[in-house]
Amino acid sequence: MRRVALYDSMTRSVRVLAPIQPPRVGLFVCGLTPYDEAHIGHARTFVFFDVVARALTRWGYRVFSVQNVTNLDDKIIARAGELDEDPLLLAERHFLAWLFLAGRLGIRSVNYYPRATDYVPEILAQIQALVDRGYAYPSQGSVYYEIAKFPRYGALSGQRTEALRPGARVEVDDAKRAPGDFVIWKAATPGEPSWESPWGPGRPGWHIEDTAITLRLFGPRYDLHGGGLDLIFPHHESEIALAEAATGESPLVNYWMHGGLLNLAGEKMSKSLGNVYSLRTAIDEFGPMVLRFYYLNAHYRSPLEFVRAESLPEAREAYARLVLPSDRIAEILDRDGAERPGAEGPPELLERAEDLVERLDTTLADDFNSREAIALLFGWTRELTEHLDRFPSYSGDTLAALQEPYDWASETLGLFERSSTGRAGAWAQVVPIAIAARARARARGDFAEADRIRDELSAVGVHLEDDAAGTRWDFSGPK
RNA sequence: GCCGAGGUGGCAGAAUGGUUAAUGCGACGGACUGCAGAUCCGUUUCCUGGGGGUUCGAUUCCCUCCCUCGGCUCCA
Repeated sequence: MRRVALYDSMTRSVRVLAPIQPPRVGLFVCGLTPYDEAHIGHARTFVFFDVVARALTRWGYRVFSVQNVTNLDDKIIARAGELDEDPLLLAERHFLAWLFLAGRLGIRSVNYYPRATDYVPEILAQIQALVDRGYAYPSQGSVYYEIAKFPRYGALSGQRTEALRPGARVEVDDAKRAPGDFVIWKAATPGEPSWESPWGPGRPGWHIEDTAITLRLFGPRYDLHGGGLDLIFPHHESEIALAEAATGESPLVNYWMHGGLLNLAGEKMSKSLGNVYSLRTAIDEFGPMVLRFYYLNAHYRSPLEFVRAESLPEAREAYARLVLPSDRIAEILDRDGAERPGAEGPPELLERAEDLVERLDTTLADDFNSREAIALLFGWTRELTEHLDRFPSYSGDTLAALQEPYDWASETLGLFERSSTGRAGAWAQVVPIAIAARARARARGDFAEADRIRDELSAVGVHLEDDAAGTRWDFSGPK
């Protein structure tokens, strides 16, 4: 297992990862509340934690990654009411839409997506434990957690409970003993989904679902808990209070990891302002790898300024440049196979490829500095650029060796994934014939015919480019 | 108001107690080309929010102020 340093929000310092049961690592990430379409901010967090899981796996850890789905809350119920739809079905619909987008983004490290409502028995058991131990009290059909009973409340966020502004966004509620107390079991309202409980029919509060799930799956203590920076208070603070009070064990998690948010330059991205940028739109327009590149091109803890008209086009240009040598290599290997004979590349170049992979691992293992790793990859792209015109003479072994840093990026960062509609498939039969016909037309000076062939291919999504070595092509879709 | 995260070149965004502060985008010039596109080469030596302090030396550490973003019971 490689030595991994990561920033822990609780101690506000970089610490070396020491799993409770090496090589196992339990990773829990707060997932979506799927009441609407996902936006580009959401995906930043989940792409990052996908990299965490991928990298740890590469380095010899055995990661169990869980991402909960809050499939019932006030917003979901409100939205379902507007649409006259069942709340749980609405949540499931949006969750599946997210899952599909996540798949396109190459997020595939999550082992389990538990739905909150599948854990009602665990939630009720935990509430009972909290009531028995005196940390929670029933009131008017609901059950509340009393933060005054948990002195460490505020340790993660630095919030002092007395400083909270009562009445700012919290309705003053006479059911609570103190304004900071939060609901863990919410009394049923007619027409909403509800479950029976010792305190009357109701549904789970937000914070308790996560601890009920992790207590079940990981036990009272586990390794990593992640989420967006905006979840620290009250959500994660409350998780600690709920779990540690219920089990008597501490700490609930050994490392708290929080991802920086994506800001819409100058404006706050929020649904109420109507300025969200749909994730689906972004992926459709720029492709999932460009999005992934964009997110990983900044350190995960930094805020990221999303400039509406510039960020994604810029990422597209940069990514296209980054992958160029890799694409050229893949093109040759796709055509000739890995056994292809040819010259061995310069030994010092092959050696640098190997060294670079080690440097990439070291860099990423230092608090997941994907930005620095990408800078190193750009260096490799620059270096290979000098050799581009010699690629066709290199052996399959040499080309595979030169490809290794990019393979590393594919494995850990999830970049460099090629679509299945690339050069393989039926086009591989047809296009070379058309290119040859066009070459003959150009040779005899019939440029009208040459352009016609190019245009026709372009119309069906096959794009040609002429360079010194001849004509290259790819399939990137119509228009 | 309180808590937290940040302020680096035209833009995005790394890093570091010490020679020219990454990387990318953009821009400009050139090469190549039937055209288009792509690519290649070169240039973009004056960039670390303001003010103090510590130090031989700070962008980096400390204090303070200003600004931005997030949270303060819906938020990735």
